[in-house]
Amino acid sequence: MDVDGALRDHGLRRTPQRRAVLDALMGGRAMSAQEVHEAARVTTPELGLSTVYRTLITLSEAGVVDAIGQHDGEATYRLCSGGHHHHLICDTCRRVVELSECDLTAVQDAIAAEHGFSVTGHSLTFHGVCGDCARSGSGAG
Amino acid sequence: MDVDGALRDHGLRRTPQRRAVLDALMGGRAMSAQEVHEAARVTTPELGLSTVYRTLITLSEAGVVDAIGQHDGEATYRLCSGGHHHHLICDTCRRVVELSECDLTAVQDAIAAEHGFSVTGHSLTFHGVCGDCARSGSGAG
DNA sequence: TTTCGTGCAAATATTTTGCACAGAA
DNA sequence: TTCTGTGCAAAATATTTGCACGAAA
Repeated sequence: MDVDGALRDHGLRRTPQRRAVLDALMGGRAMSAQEVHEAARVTTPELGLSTVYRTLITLSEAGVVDAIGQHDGEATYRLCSGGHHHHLICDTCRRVVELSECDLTAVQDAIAAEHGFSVTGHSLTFHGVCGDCARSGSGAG
Repeated sequence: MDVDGALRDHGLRRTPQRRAVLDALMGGRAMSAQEVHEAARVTTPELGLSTVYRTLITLSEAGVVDAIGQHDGEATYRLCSGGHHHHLICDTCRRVVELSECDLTAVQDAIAAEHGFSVTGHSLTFHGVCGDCARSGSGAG
């Protein structure tokens, strides 16, 4: 999915700042607003931090990015496809793999019945170390 | 598990403040530091907010409480048993049920193999509405 | 032209920390 | 007595917001 298409498809104006934010997230890693800011400033030095925050909020609402988890007290975001999915996160390089298969419906129903809940959703996140990082022994994005 | 026992078993000093924090969490709901502070102040008015933060950190490290999720930008905590478990959260009254059964080992192995990760752990959280809240139609903790 | 997006700086809100004193072991 | 825990207030940090200007449609 290209950056411009993502923006246009959601009725968002295409500005250099938004392109820069999306470009930074294109690497597929989970990034905090501050990290996005740093990364995007390489190509767009005049980008303001508040614009990054605002853009991330806008993109979250549009479903273009997901807010997944926290890293050192900072919320982290990632480019995501639309539907229901889970995440597999490399704790070393913070790469995130989307898992689209989801076999938890049965489990969810069983739990709902057992505890008298009406379960509306679930979130499942796997943590580990990706092959690249395992091989290189350190963070090799 | 009683409050004093929990503290003693982890080699923590038993102070009125810590008892008050644990008492507040005894309800089994997920609470933010500020909510714990408010609740605990009913019985321990001189309790300081920073003490609550420090106590929650101490208790987290001791494994007495879990930091689970965020509510309105505030981290929430809950009394938890020691081992690996998942959570079933009522979005209305924020009651949390611990789920000890965990059938994800096979899924985890399959995912690890498929994506070349070495998976070290996972977290699974179900959200929904508990029976009490469903019946009363509103938050009836 | 009209509307939306942005930069800057100030404002908010949560969480952390320094220090002197009180309380638990 | 000794060492840890606490209260208070100030500090640090992340995030949000107001406002005037600039750029996209």
